[in-house]
Amino acid sequence: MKVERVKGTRDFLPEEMAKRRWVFERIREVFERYNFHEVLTPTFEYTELFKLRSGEEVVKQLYAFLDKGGRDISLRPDMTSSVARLYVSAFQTAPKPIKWYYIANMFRYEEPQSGRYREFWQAGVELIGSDKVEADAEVIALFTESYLATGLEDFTVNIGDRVLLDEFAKMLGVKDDIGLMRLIDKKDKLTQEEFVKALKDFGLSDEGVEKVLSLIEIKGESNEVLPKAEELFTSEKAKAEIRRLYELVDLLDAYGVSKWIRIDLGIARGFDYYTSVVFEAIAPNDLGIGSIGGGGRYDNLIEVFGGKPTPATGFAIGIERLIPILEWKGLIPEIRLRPDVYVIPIGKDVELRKTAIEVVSALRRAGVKADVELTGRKLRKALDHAGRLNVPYVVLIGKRDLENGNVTIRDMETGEQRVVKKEDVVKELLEALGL
RNA sequence: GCCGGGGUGGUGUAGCCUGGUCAGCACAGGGGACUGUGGAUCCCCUAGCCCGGGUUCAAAUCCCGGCCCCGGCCCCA
Repeated sequence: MKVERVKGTRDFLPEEMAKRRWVFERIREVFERYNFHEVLTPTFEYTELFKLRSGEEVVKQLYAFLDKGGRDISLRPDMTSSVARLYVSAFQTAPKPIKWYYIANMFRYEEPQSGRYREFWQAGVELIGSDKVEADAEVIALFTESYLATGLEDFTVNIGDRVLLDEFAKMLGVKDDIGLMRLIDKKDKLTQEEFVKALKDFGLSDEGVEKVLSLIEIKGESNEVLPKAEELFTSEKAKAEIRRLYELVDLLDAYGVSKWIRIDLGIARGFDYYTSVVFEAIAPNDLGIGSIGGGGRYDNLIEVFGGKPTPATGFAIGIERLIPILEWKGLIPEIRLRPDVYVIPIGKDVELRKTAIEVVSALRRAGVKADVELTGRKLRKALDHAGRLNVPYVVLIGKRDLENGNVTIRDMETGEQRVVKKEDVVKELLEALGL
């Protein structure tokens, strides 16, 4: 019986890997420029860690199992919990802020569908130890610049706020604030009528429905919509939070990223551990892909894990969401996998083969991507193979040349051949390749 | 967890409705024609009905269950 891949997982072939690596490297460079440093935690943790954060129900979304020692283990569903654990266990007294990033695979036990796998990759950062709006701005600016670094320009970073959503629920006298947020989060999937009906079914009065409709109207350029928020909200707590948002967009302007920033108070981003600012990136596309990443402030999580109360903020970029969009827009450069030179020994003679290896090794040491014939093909087939690979130059090593200390360089495009001294082959090829 | 559509050599597919011919074709891979000169041509070879059960004289084909893929729902920390 054939052994298949595990459900929801993928094999990445060389072409795909080259593209993925290109994207990772663009993002990594920006992270580094912002002086975030890379960390990597174990692929699996005690299931308890994730339960602490999100409650018992998350277990059914986790790739959870008992190991041979009877430990209750889960593959990480994201990096935030692990990073918080790491911080609590060893970095509570480290100089603040701590700026960490990661590029790693995550696992969730869910039904695979478009853009959703059981193993997927995220590139993200966590900034621990500052509750200031400056920290939010730094993180959101980096979030924005990460997408820009991949060449993506047609996207927005939409900012919402959990404090305002909480205050809003209080204002309406709603007890099930999570239920309300869940509903508000779904607004874009429903028509206006369906949405209103859902709100009424939820138990809102006509006035309440009106207020929700005003809330989701608070969406767009910050200078246009923040004044509307000031009108809608009355509590002191809400007012203070709105002032914070004003400061935030002001700082983001200083970062030079305001062009991509929008306010959208209807964003909830799940309902687990975010405490204040939340944000997500959306890039218009025909692929049915929604959010391509998101994050927010989580000031309570570290104490949940047994640390001193410590503010933190961060984001994660979903690579499986981003890459299809970049490809769809043609932003990922074609990466050629072919070698620049292919060395073919003519015949089975061991000395010839050794000379071929010496030549290819010299080329490789000189920085040329070079390959050597390994299958024992005859010359005709070997040239055929080189032609299919689109290799620009072939070095032929045969008895006839070698008797005079020569090898032959063949230009595969023109078919021209030159006999050169064996010692000169590297120099000649470097020149021909323009290296 | 639920719903819909699928699963035939490495890849793409024909055949399935209406059961019965060696499961056909193309590309890819290996070898040869052609032992030092490429992409051509010809020949040969490798390699397949997702798994299990049922119906039947006979199953790729019909039925049931499972697994997996594609998409949607739930959920999305």
